[in-house]
Amino acid sequence: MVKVKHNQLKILCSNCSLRELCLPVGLNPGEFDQLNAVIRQSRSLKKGEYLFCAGDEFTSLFAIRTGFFKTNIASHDGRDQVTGFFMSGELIGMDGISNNIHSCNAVALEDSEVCELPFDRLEEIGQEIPSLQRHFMRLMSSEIVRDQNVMLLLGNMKAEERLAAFLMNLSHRLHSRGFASNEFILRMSREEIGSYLGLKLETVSRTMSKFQQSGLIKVDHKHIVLLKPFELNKMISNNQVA
Amino acid sequence: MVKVKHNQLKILCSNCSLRELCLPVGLNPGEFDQLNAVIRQSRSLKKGEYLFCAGDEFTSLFAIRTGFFKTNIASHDGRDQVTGFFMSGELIGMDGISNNIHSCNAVALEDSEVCELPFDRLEEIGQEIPSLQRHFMRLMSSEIVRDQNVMLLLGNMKAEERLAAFLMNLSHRLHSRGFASNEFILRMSREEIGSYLGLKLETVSRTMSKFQQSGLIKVDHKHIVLLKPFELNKMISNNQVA
DNA sequence: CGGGTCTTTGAAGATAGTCAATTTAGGTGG
DNA sequence: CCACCTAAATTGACTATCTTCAAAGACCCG
Repeated sequence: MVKVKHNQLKILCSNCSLRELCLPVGLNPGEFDQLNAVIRQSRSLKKGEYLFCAGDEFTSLFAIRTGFFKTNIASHDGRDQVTGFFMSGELIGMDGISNNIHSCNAVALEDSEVCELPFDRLEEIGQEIPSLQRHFMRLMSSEIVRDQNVMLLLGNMKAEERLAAFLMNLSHRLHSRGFASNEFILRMSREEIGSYLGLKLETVSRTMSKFQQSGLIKVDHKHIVLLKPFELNKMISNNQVA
Repeated sequence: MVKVKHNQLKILCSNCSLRELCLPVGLNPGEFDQLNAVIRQSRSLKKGEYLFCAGDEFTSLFAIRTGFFKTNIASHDGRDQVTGFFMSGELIGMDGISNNIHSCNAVALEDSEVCELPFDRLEEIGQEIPSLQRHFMRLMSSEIVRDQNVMLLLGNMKAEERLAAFLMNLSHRLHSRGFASNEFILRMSREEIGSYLGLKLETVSRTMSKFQQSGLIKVDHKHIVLLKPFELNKMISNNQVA
């Protein structure tokens, strides 16, 4: 492995366990090297630290190696809309491409590590590696599709359906990373869940209690067990959330 | 101009009045030619016609030359979320890139004309014209930012704020196309507005009546006059919608 | 000109929000 | 390691907003 200062190992996409979820999907060995050359020293963030803020100049995308992030838009009067939760293997910062300024904040919800991908370098190797370019566009498009599904959730669903969709979405994403999908720790507060789902924190709390009373889930603060994931799915399959 | 069958004039980006809003922003004459070569015969749609449907194979993006579209996601039980309204100069279909299948329907809300941009060809010339590639990514990113602002609207705003934001958004987009920005015809029904804003059609109707009674707007069915756009803006500036 | 769709408006009802009190957890420093 | 303190979560009671149900009126297209 390539050594760098402070005895840290240089991050290599080719070794990364997330390579099949992240940007380098489908690259050959030579292309891995090119992508590796672009990645800056990975950066560590403590819980609560900002990766970037709304208004910051956009220079890089960030691939999450470990940890958990939220993005949010803050409004003048202090209200705040969480626009997404991001976990390992996901790319964050694509909002900034449109006008070279970030339109949202990105905050670490636990101690995290990210790979920094300077966007101008990424554009350059995108010109050289069409499959990378294509995959990157796919990722942006997925973000659009994801956002549109959130619009469906916010526009059409009741509180219970929203929470069920939220839990099942987390479950699926954890599953595709090889984690237990029916038992996990929430990294965000009730208020952050509520903000994402267009609900107040009290409603989130009440709905969780209701699910627990119905035997659908087990709630121990941030520790969630999905007891009847199939039932939860039925609550939302009427509304087709991908 | 280049003639094609049926005596129709071949659409040329270089002549198009929308070139500064659409994909070719910032191209030089030679690059215009390359882009022109990629554009298929423009396609006309009658009001109500589908440009593409959810589940269709994705092959092309579409640039709107004239007319007005909505995109929507249909749910199993017949409910339907409008995810966007699109007017001339805007690009539609980017949802399909992620997995080569469209995730939403696109419907013409009035007789319309679109330029078809086969995506594989677009990728090819993107490799040759970095500024085009970059601009295309900017457009995708703008779509992400737009969707996140809709999330803010759906998650945080009251009915009056949502409608005010909707009207001002239309106003701004019409203005940047050189149309009157304080007087326009709505191309969509109250139900479609409601679906987009996460409200029922009755609520949209009531809120419009309320705005009219307050002297903010004049409503004559689909004909809207913004009498106090500044006041409308104040209703939403507290919530910072871009 | 007429059928059907879209829109408006009213009244009643449901869902989620607000306000408030209590409990519990987690972090900090002694 | 414990105690304290602050922040987060739960729960209840009440309220506001939006939805639902219903009926009447207006427009549009053939």
